[in-house]
Amino acid sequence: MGTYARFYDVVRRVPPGRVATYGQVASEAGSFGHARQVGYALAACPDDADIPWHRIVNARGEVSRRSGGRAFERIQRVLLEAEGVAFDDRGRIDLRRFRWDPDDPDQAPSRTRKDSRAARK
DNA sequence: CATTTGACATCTT
DNA sequence: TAAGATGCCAAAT
Repeated sequence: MGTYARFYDVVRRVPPGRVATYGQVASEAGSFGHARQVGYALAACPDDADIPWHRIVNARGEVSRRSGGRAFERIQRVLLEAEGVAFDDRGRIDLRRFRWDPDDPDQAPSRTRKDSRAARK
Protein backbone atom coordinates (compact mmCIF):
# COMPACT_ATOMS: atom_id res chain seq x y z
CA MET A 1 0.00 0.00 0.00
CA GLY A 2 1.19 3.46 -0.86
CA THR A 3 2.40 5.85 1.75
CA TYR A 4 -0.60 8.08 1.26
CA ALA A 5 -3.23 5.40 1.70
CA ARG A 6 -3.17 5.80 5.48
CA PHE A 7 -3.80 9.51 5.13
CA TYR A 8 -6.76 8.91 2.87
CA ASP A 9 -8.23 6.46 5.39
CA VAL A 10 -8.09 9.08 8.12
CA VAL A 11 -9.59 11.79 5.91
CA ARG A 12 -12.46 9.49 5.06
CA ARG A 13 -13.31 9.24 8.77
CA VAL A 14 -13.86 12.98 9.17
CA PRO A 15 -17.64 13.46 9.48
CA PRO A 16 -19.61 16.11 7.58
CA GLY A 17 -19.78 19.47 9.30
CA ARG A 18 -16.39 19.02 10.92
CA VAL A 19 -12.84 19.73 9.84
CA ALA A 20 -9.39 18.35 10.63
CA THR A 21 -5.97 19.92 10.26
CA TYR A 22 -3.16 18.49 8.18
CA GLY A 23 -1.10 17.82 11.26
CA GLN A 24 -4.01 16.11 12.91
CA VAL A 25 -4.46 13.77 9.97
CA ALA A 26 -0.76 12.97 10.00
CA SER A 27 -0.81 12.13 13.70
CA GLU A 28 -3.91 9.98 13.39
CA ALA A 29 -2.24 8.10 10.59
CA GLY A 30 0.74 7.44 12.80
CA SER A 31 3.03 9.96 11.14
CA PHE A 32 3.44 12.73 13.68
CA GLY A 33 5.10 15.74 12.16
CA HIS A 34 4.40 14.81 8.58
CA ALA A 35 1.69 17.36 7.97
CA ARG A 36 3.24 18.50 4.77
CA GLN A 37 3.01 15.07 3.28
CA VAL A 38 -0.72 15.09 3.95
CA GLY A 39 -1.08 18.18 1.82
CA TYR A 40 1.06 16.60 -0.84
CA ALA A 41 -1.04 13.46 -0.70
CA LEU A 42 -4.25 15.40 -1.18
CA ALA A 43 -2.70 17.28 -4.08
CA ALA A 44 -2.19 13.91 -5.76
CA CYS A 45 -5.63 12.85 -4.66
CA PRO A 46 -7.46 10.76 -7.25
CA ASP A 47 -10.75 12.48 -8.10
CA ASP A 48 -12.66 9.25 -8.45
CA ALA A 49 -11.93 8.30 -4.85
CA ASP A 50 -14.50 9.17 -2.19
CA ILE A 51 -12.20 11.39 -0.18
CA PRO A 52 -13.70 14.45 1.58
CA TRP A 53 -10.57 16.51 0.90
CA HIS A 54 -12.43 19.76 1.59
CA ARG A 55 -12.63 18.94 5.31
CA ILE A 56 -8.88 19.38 5.74
CA VAL A 57 -7.67 22.88 6.65
CA ASN A 58 -4.46 24.30 8.08
CA ALA A 59 -3.65 24.87 11.75
CA ARG A 60 -5.02 28.42 11.59
CA GLY A 61 -8.43 27.19 10.54
CA GLU A 62 -8.25 28.56 7.05
CA VAL A 63 -8.38 27.06 3.58
CA SER A 64 -4.83 26.59 2.40
CA ARG A 65 -3.59 28.30 -0.72
CA ARG A 66 -2.47 26.24 -3.61
CA SER A 67 -0.47 26.83 -6.73
CA GLY A 68 -3.24 25.71 -9.04
CA GLY A 69 -5.45 28.76 -8.53
CA ARG A 70 -8.29 30.00 -6.36
CA ALA A 71 -11.12 28.02 -7.92
CA PHE A 72 -10.65 25.00 -5.71
CA GLU A 73 -10.32 27.19 -2.64
CA ARG A 74 -13.72 28.70 -3.29
CA ILE A 75 -15.19 25.28 -3.91
CA GLN A 76 -13.75 24.04 -0.64
CA ARG A 77 -15.32 26.90 1.27
CA VAL A 78 -18.69 26.43 -0.39
CA LEU A 79 -18.68 22.71 0.35
CA LEU A 80 -17.87 23.34 4.02
CA GLU A 81 -20.48 26.05 4.42
CA ALA A 82 -23.01 23.69 2.89
CA GLU A 83 -22.22 21.29 5.73
CA GLY A 84 -22.73 23.97 8.33
CA VAL A 85 -19.14 25.05 8.93
CA ALA A 86 -18.98 28.79 9.61
CA PHE A 87 -16.30 31.18 8.41
CA ASP A 88 -15.58 34.48 10.14
CA ASP A 89 -14.98 37.77 8.35
CA ARG A 90 -11.34 36.85 7.89
CA GLY A 91 -12.21 33.62 6.14
CA ARG A 92 -11.23 31.50 9.09
CA ILE A 93 -12.97 28.64 10.88
CA ASP A 94 -13.23 28.43 14.67
CA LEU A 95 -11.41 25.17 15.30
CA ARG A 96 -12.62 25.13 18.87
CA ARG A 97 -16.08 24.44 17.53
CA PHE A 98 -15.54 22.56 14.29
CA ARG A 99 -12.39 20.52 14.79
CA TRP A 100 -13.01 16.79 14.48
CA ASP A 101 -12.36 14.77 17.63
CA PRO A 102 -11.42 11.21 16.59
CA ASP A 103 -12.05 9.91 20.09
CA ASP A 104 -15.66 11.05 20.11
CA PRO A 105 -17.49 8.83 17.61
CA ASP A 106 -20.74 10.56 18.43
CA GLN A 107 -20.10 13.90 16.81
CA ALA A 108 -23.09 15.17 14.93
CA PRO A 109 -22.77 17.48 11.92
CA SER A 110 -23.38 21.18 12.42
CA ARG A 111 -23.19 21.00 16.17
CA THR A 112 -20.62 22.24 18.62
CA ARG A 113 -18.82 19.70 20.70
CA LYS A 114 -20.76 20.79 23.74
CA ASP A 115 -24.09 20.38 22.00
CA SER A 116 -23.03 16.98 20.77
CA ARG A 117 -22.22 15.80 24.25
CA ALA A 118 -25.47 17.15 25.61
CA ALA A 119 -27.48 15.51 22.85
CA ARG A 120 -25.94 12.13 23.53
CA LYS A 121 -27.25 11.89 27.05
C1' DC B 1 22.59 10.96 -7.41
C1' DA B 2 21.68 16.14 -6.06
C1' DT B 3 18.16 19.76 -6.09
C1' DT B 4 13.86 21.78 -6.01
C1' DT B 5 9.21 22.01 -4.77
C1' DG B 6 5.13 21.90 -2.11
C1' DA B 7 -3.12 21.87 -0.07
C1' DC B 8 1.91 22.31 6.62
C1' DA B 9 3.32 22.98 11.70
C1' DT B 10 5.92 25.00 15.32
C1' DC B 11 9.08 28.00 17.45
C1' DT B 12 11.14 32.76 17.49
C1' DT B 13 11.32 37.28 17.05
C1' DT C 1 -1.06 39.00 15.53
C1' DA C 2 2.24 38.50 11.96
C1' DA C 3 6.41 37.29 9.49
C1' DG C 4 10.68 34.56 8.98
C1' DA C 5 13.35 30.32 9.80
C1' DT C 6 13.45 25.45 10.16
C1' DG C 7 12.01 20.54 10.05
C1' DC C 8 9.56 17.22 7.39
C1' DC C 9 9.70 13.76 3.18
C1' DA C 10 7.83 12.03 -1.36
C1' DA C 11 8.03 13.23 -6.40
C1' DA C 12 9.62 15.54 -10.11
C1' DT C 13 13.59 17.22 -12.69
